[in-house]
Amino acid sequence: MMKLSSKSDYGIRALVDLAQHAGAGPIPSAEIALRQGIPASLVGQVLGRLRTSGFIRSTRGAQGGHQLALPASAIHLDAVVQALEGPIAPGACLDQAPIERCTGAAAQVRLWADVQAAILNVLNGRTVEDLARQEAVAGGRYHI
Amino acid sequence: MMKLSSKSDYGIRALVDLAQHAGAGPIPSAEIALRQGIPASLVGQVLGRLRTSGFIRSTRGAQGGHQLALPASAIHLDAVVQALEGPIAPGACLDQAPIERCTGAAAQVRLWADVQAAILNVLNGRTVEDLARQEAVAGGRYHI
DNA sequence: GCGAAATCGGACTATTTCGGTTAGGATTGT
DNA sequence: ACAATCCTAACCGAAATAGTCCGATTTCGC
Repeated sequence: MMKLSSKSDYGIRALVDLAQHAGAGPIPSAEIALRQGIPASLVGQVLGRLRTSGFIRSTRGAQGGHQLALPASAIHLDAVVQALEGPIAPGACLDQAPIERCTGAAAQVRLWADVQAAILNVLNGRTVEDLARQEAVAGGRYHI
Repeated sequence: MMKLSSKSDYGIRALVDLAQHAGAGPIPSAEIALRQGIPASLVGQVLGRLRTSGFIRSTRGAQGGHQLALPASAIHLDAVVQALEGPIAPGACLDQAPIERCTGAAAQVRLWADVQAAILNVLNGRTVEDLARQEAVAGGRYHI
């Protein structure tokens, strides 16, 4: 069905939430989960990956929480998605060997590579800050 | 991991094979499987979907096989992929309700919609004929 | 200081999806 | 009649996904 997992969606929402509350000290994961509609039991996992990927810093203990480790304008979504999803590889192969030694026919390999590039291009064109600003204007939820 | 299933890859290979052997009468599925490196036990399934989607015509019995139901230049890959994969829906939701009533935040929904559009755009820009010609020139397998 | 509460952090489990197989039937040409 | 070929559906194992649980760590109040 060609969808990327909900982790990407949740992860981006979490980053946007942190961007919107930047400067307010550490934000506990429960708060993020509540505001962003992320299952409370999953948010820890997602934040964990964001941490090990260097997008956020987490502080433990009471009054602990998470905050952005970089300016929101420096976090491009392609990096986030790749950190959460692993390599983006439509078709096949493009994740193992770089591109040589691909078992598929030549034209196909190039096709999937182009699809991959198109996806990354869209994602690279947006930062967490962009999304946070759009959310602020739109007022939150989508409607007709 | 953001990859589309192998069905798309196999399906496109099969169509390319049929394009390369157009006019030679019905091609048995075993032949397609052998030439294109598709598991012999899967090729029937894939060809079945291609048939019900109207891309190929199949004739039964001895000397039977498959052939394109349309000129190769009229088969755009976005149609093929959507027929084999179902709706292309990165993120979430974009497959159920059209776009309203999406539970996600507004900016996110728009983001995934853009990704989807980018993918379909690349796929729409290529036909089976394009791939078949590229294969003929490249000589088959990819190499450095 | 010390205990209790809050919070992160990583391992663990269940459920679905996917790639692939197998088997049996239906249809047609020789 | 026989052999080649398609066609459908049920089935299986492996991998990813969603979701849960418990242990580690820090701060706060006394």
